[in-house]
Amino acid sequence: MIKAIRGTRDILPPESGAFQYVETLAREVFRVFNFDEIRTPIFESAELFARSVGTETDIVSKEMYTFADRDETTLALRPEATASVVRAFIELQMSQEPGLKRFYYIGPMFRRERPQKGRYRQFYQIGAEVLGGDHPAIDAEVIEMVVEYLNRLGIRPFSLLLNSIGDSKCRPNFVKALKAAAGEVRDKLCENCQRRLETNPLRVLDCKVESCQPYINRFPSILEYLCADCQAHFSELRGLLDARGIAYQITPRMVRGLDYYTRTTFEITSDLLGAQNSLLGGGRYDGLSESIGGPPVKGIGFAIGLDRFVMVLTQIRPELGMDRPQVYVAWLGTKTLSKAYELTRMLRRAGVRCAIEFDEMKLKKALSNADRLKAAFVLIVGEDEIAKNKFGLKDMKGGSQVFLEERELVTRIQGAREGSAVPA
RNA sequence: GUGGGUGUAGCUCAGCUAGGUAGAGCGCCAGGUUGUGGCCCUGGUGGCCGUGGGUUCGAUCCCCAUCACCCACCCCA
Repeated sequence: MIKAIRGTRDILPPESGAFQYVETLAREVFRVFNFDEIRTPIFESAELFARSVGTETDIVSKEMYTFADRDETTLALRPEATASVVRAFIELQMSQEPGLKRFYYIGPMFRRERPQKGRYRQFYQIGAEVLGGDHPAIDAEVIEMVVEYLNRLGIRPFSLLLNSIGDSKCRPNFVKALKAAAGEVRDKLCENCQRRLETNPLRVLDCKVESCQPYINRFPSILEYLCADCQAHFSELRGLLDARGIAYQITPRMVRGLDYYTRTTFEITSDLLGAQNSLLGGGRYDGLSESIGGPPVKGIGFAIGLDRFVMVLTQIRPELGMDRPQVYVAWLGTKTLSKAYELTRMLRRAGVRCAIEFDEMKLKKALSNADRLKAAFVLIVGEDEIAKNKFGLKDMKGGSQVFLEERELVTRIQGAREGSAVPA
């Protein structure tokens, strides 16, 4: 039997409904912040990711789906989308257009990791990017937008973690100081940290091993090493967030896994997830454009893990994504089918979700089906009804039934929907 | 990539600890007469026991391998 490949899955109702809800709300919230959608290719030149995300990162060095095209160029399924958005900005000369560019995207990403709770090889992200400026107010606006989005969804509690990791001027000094401090207690650190010290020193700060904590706590903080410009940028950002009442935790030990980040980085976590507790992450990337051969273009963005979002959301709001038929059309005898279908078309044109089946069955069976489909109403179309032009409309919740003319059906059914509290 | 756990009907699981080719609940189908669901009753449907080897007269059960899923490490969204 052919099965879905490891780390991929089929998303079915009600989960697919929850995905739709989350996506629709993102479009709404992002729109009022003046963001437009961008759709970039699912695959790109592998080099794009190597040069932006970084060749030494896990994402590029061991998780990317890379393959040779027929002409031998090396392609890769995108492991993230920021690099593509920046590539498009450069390629299409968007810097010639006035003002900042604000984009959002929704779609699948691919990383070949070992699957786990909240972690898939094909997973979905909603992300947003602002290109063309580095004013701290941009950072504040992006963070405000994502917090607004979480609040609208009803996701809570969550923690907003905030940090600044400096830029190419000041970070090297910090890394040097960190390596020196860690080097002194090298043999006291866990095996992982000892390795990370060589490969990616900043990650040592992120270690969760208990025995490492006392040492890590005494390591220098990135915030003490920020240059004047980075410091000013960070404090202005914090002032703006404070002024807008957005709560955050400064976490100097938070590092991000992609090489392109500079200055502002942030992350939002939730306790409702397992070990993969990060709901979204983002930051500024002022040098990314140059690293892929473009002109200087400053930018900031974030990416939301949709799968995890939906996981949290369905815990908080279990009914999310349920969308059942409003009307189940039951017809009695083959002579009534054409009239029944005519009524179905009328209802559908009025926007009513309408179920009808084409095998003849007894009314008892039809009602039973309607019940299992959780239809709100059953419209009964028999020969008597057709003769009198009065159709039975049974309310499945209470069981009461009224007889209505064709023209009365739509308003009656839609009127009932107003009163119901079924979310999208 | 590393570790632990799990793979038996559509679903949730039992049986497997003294090896003899399988059970429950739910579901599904049909009835309990004529055009009214949810409850109840009756009957029925349903599984090469993840896959491939091995041991054995014989394996769902023991051994090996492999695959998949879950959780964790790692990493990240």
